[in-house]
Amino acid sequence: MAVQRGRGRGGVPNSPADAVTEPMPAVRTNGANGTPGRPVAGDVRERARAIPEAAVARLAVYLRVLSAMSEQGVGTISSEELSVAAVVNSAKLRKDLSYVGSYGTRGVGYEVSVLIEEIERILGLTRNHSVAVVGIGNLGHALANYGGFPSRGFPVVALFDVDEDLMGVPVGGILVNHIDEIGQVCAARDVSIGVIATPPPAAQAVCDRLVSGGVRCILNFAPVVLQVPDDVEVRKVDLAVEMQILSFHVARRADEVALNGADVDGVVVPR
Amino acid sequence: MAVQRGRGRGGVPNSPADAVTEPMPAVRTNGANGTPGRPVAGDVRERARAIPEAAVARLAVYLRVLSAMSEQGVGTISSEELSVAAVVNSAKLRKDLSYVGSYGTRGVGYEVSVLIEEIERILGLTRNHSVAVVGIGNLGHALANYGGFPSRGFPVVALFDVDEDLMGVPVGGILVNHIDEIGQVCAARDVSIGVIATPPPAAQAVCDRLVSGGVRCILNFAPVVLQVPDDVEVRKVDLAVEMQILSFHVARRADEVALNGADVDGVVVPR
DNA sequence: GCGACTTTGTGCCTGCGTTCACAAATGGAT
DNA sequence: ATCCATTTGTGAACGCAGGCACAAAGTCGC
Repeated sequence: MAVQRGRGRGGVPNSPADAVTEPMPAVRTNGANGTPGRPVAGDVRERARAIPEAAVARLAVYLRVLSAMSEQGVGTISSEELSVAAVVNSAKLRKDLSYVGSYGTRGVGYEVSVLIEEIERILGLTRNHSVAVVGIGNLGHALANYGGFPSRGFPVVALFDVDEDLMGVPVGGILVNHIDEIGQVCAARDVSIGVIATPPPAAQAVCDRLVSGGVRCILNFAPVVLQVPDDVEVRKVDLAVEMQILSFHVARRADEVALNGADVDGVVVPR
Repeated sequence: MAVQRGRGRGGVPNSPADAVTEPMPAVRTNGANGTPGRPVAGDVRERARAIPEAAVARLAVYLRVLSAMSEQGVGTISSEELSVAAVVNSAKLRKDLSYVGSYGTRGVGYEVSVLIEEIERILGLTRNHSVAVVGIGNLGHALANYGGFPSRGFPVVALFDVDEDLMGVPVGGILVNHIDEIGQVCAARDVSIGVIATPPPAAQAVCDRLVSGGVRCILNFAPVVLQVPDDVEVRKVDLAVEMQILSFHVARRADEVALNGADVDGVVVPR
């Protein structure tokens, strides 16, 4: 089967994040089917316009901001207001929303409840996604107990570890199974998202088990680069990388100060 | 993922931070921020070597892979080999490394130890960056006890919470202080990176305190969009967003199956 | 010392995402 | 009913990042 081609998923940069240009996350043509090089183009045609990966990430952010707004009783909001709250350019925000559809009213703005509904639909949040957590250490515990998951449509339905002392122990209401059972249990409980919170050396093996158990989406907290088939989506949360990126900025800033003597933002040395 | 980036501009002309002949690059002016009236734009000013944010993130990954290689006794490595291990295009990898400098030998490859050293230098890992963790809940505990930080040059030097029962209690060897003391303690202990692991409602206030305490880099685990001055760098780790991005892909995949496969009703509902 | 081979470093092209700017659409006032 | 003030939605321009392909540079064998 396909080896890890250029499909370097994993959003190294926070999602970077942010202005990260991902190669082919689109919904569109591009044999995104799972079969690597197959030129099946031309059939899937216009469904939802291909949504840039970066836009998807932002939509999730808008959704949170909108939820907060809604709780505060806000019924309508303009792109300008929302963009301020979400810290993005308002044009970008409108374009992002346009991927979802046209639910705004010119001259007025968007109805918060409608926007929430539509974004949830696009993100696939209208259905539940069962989650399995592997590695019940400090982080695993925190994740298993994190109330934000179930309430948001991500019920944790399975936990795994190697520690015999944990077998059968309930954590956050779920019994812990042995990692040898990953494949079987995940298939049985229809897990769609696997979370890896193991020590680095175990991560790849756990990942392989999850994949063979039918899991196609993985959230990886272990500081390792996972090798997966093309049809598996890996997002990674890497503390070390985040810290090092910050470190880079600290260093850069220090150098600037050393050079310019002043640290007034935006002021550049004329040349 | 959206990352709020302060724009740290700054001339940063050539200037060896250490005695070497290598410039300490700045991040490319990436109009990612959303500040409307931003000047810059057509900035053609020759900045030594601007390193794209995405490249910085990848460098951190290479660094980890290289460390692993080094431990296994590998002395030399080609861009091809390294690119496979790090799951990136080899040309991209070489370009990334070129931002660091020219430390490869044509026809041979790179010396692992040299590469490690240089990447660490660029990322500013040659000096220590003191870390403060705010919010000593499940996650905060995990972070405070995470051994990966101190060993990598990120010593945790301060912990904060609101819970009176935690005051003065040692967690991972550090005594917990009250969040009212953030500003003072951070300044005193020269904290350069603040980690926010509080509940959402407290995050912004905590952030403000960190900033007023002189902290200019923040790693935010709270699911909120933080508002900060331009000269503060915020990286965020947002579980909900990550899960929702995965959810989007699950949905997309299901849709594809529904369209291409045998299912007739619009959506294939698992479970 | 010379030639063949290997691998780096990078110029250049391509494509995508961001941003601008404006026409279209809508509500409210007159 | 018409005009004005707003705000959306998007075509087009722009700029950055990714990937290709190759010349430069260095090694190794003879």
